[in-house]
Amino acid sequence: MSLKNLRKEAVQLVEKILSDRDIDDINYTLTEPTNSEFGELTSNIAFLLAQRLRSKPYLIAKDLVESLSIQLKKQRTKGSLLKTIEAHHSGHINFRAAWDVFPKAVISEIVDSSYGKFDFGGGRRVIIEHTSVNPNKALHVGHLRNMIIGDVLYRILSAVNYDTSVLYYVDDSGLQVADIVVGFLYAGFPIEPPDPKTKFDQYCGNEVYVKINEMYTKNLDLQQKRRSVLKSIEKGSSDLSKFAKDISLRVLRDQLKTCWSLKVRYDLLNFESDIVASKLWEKMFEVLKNKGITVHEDEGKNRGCWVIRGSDGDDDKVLIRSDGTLTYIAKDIPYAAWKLGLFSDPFLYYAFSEQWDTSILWADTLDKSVGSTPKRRFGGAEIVINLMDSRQSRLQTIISSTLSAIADYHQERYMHLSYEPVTLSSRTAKSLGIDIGNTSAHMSGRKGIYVGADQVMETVYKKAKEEIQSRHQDMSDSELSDISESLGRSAVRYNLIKQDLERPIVFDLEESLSLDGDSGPYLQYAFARSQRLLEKGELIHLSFNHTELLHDKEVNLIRELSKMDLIIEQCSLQMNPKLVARYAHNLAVAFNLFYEQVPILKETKESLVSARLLLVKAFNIVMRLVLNYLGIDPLNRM
RNA sequence: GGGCUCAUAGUUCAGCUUGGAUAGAAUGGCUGCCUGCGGAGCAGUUGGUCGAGGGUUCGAAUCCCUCUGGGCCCA
Repeated sequence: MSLKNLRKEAVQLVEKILSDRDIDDINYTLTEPTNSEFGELTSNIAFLLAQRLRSKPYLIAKDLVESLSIQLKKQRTKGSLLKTIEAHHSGHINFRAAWDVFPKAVISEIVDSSYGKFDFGGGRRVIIEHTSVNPNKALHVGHLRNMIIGDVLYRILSAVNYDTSVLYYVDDSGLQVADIVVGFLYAGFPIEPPDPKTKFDQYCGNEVYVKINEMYTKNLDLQQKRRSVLKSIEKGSSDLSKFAKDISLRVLRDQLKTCWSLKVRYDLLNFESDIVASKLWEKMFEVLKNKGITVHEDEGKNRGCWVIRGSDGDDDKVLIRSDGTLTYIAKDIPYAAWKLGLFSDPFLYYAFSEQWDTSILWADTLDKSVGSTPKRRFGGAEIVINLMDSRQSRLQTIISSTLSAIADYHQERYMHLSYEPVTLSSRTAKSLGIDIGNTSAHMSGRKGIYVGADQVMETVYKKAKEEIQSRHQDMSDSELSDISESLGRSAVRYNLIKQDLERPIVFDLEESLSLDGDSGPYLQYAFARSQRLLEKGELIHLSFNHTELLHDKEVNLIRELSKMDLIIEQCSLQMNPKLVARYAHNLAVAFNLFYEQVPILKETKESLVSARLLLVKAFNIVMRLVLNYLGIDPLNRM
């Protein structure tokens, strides 16, 4: 908060000086300088005015700084955080904090029990949909990226006062489920995995799904079966569709185990079969027809189809094929409308399961004997975030623009938060028996080209366990496995969240699971160090002065701590969870530098020990909050 | 063919939205630091025509255009 307050003071001064000079139309910045030797904040005002006034930036800066400094002197009170304003010969105008009061302002605010409560959301309802894996296979690394981005976003938005619901969409009526049903019913795969220890989702995905797809190429009869199975699943209410539903639920429960092992949670499962059966599409179709958004094609290649006309150069998009079947988009549009609350909610809900955090995971249903109308509302959010990879962009744009054409709402309410998929490094691909040269390989569940999520977790747990064992011989087995799980989870989560959404992640089974350097465990290590200090040192509130915290590394740490809420604000405004991960890393670096170079418990001057311990305490509080946003456990020992 | 997107150190990536001070990390290589509050750390060193060319500007990794090369979507 304190950097924000400092900035507020600086903005006030600048606004005053600019209005004195009748300048009200420049879009200046007031940001962190590239190097802390230039102070806490810097502005580009002089550069912007240089063009207008046809003068050198430095001269303008000098002139402005003179006025700013006079004004600062006039306004400055005892609690002011701003100390001096300087004109740098480069033309930058630099603002320095009052380091006699700034540390106290930063630290006491953090140590206060009410710290960490932000309100950037104003209680608005937001839906986040992520994960959404077909219920016929186990999750792979690609799904993990989607899931972790979604979960971190959920944690941040909830923390800044959005009323957040997390959705998992279950495509239980598609071709992929049909494939494994064909496998079980017509290709002789036993329903129970041959090895009873094999997870059912892995069995379905690794064995049945991959092999049945190989069999199709040789066996036309099976292909025939595939079409008929798909039809009866889509139609519903047959023994076969019931069988398919049972299978997909069983896979889903195993998939959720993987999600929960990464401490990801959901509020609601939405089943595609229910959306189809709810007749939402029929309602939507009427609206689209009446508004003239969809038209029946009488000629051309789409003859006999209902289509949405493409805009400028785009091709028409088919909604209903000439044989009467619905395309994907025709199923997605009514679902999107449900999320936005454009129709009244046709669904009932029931408690599907309890989750690791003791919250209830709900599921939709149309069956009155199972579901009821709960107190909380699920559809109809003010903001809908669909976390899907970039291959869905086109589809999502069409959905969004179609909906904005039928309903009076701002298109920004329905967001596609897009990210690039995860690919496999050539080395990792090779270890799976796929040689692709020096490029990276796209994953494919159908072709069996992927690294399973459970396998990734298993690999990293083992690695962490070996590390811990080499350090602590005395550790109990249960503690050992708890901590290695925690470290493994942290390594995977951090690795998948720290990168920009617009860049593909090239996953390497060895390198991606590093426990050193810019990694999750590095953050936990810094936290654990602070934790041990606080356990050993007694925080006696002797008379001490925050102004004693003048060491370079102390100043650096305090500065880093003061940025917290600006980062969270930016992160929630931009829906950019990476920023929190970057901040966590910077914070841990600042603490480790302080820890290595400044004596804390070994300091002989008692007042200084207390002052430093309080700084450690402040770090501990902020780091705990940040780790929690990232879904990383704050460990006392590792 | 049309659209979207990416290109920065040997490798993996920040920085680009809002142009500004010596382009930052991590990892790899080499070298130091545990009788010290936890060495999963810290310090040092090595390593960059910011894909190429042009434009705008006092100033471009950042904005605009063209090209090259990857990836994705649509047909």
